[in-house]
Amino acid sequence: MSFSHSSVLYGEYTPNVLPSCEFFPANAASENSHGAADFAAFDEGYYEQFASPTAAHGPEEPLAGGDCSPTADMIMNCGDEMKGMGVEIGSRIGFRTRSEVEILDDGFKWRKYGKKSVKNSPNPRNYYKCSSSGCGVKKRVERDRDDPSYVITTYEGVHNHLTPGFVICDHDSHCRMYPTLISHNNCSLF
DNA sequence: CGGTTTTGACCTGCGC
DNA sequence: GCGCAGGTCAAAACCG
Repeated sequence: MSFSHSSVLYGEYTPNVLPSCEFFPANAASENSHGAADFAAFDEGYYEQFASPTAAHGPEEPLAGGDCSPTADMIMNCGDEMKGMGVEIGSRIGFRTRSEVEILDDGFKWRKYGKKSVKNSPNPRNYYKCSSSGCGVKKRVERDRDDPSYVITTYEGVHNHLTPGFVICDHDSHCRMYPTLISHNNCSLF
């Protein structure tokens, strides 16, 4: 399996009681039971990979200080591992997150630059750019048209600066993000 | 005062 | 060429 440069990696992330995120790459035949296909149409024809909400998560209570999103950090800090999974750096990545709030704290600082109503959706789509100078990473945030309790966040680009979180991946490509300030190359395997 | 948000206008790509 | 939809810009307002 492989991803084209513009492919979209989809996952589903549900806030854990602990300040960490988990991502579970599934196989190509992974059944999408979360309605993710609705927003996977961004890049129809490309392979889609879904994470699972899985029972490994604890109670689904949002964190008091905001949730976290593993996506950008995964790409930035786990580049080699993601490549090993067939994901090219620079891919567009979408996450479907169960949350009451639309602004999830993924560790980066974002500046909103646009808002658009989307056809066939009652919910507007918000556009954000990374506030860090020289970093062109963008993200789009919108509520799932089918289930407004979910927020769909799509990241585009790779941060070129430090991230407050990092990811550790095991041999089964099971990645976990830790909210610790760490540099670009500090992704470890075990 | 500087950074962020809001929001209407503008640009671009695509289908007809 | 035209209309539509999605994405971006930029000025004004807002806020700490």
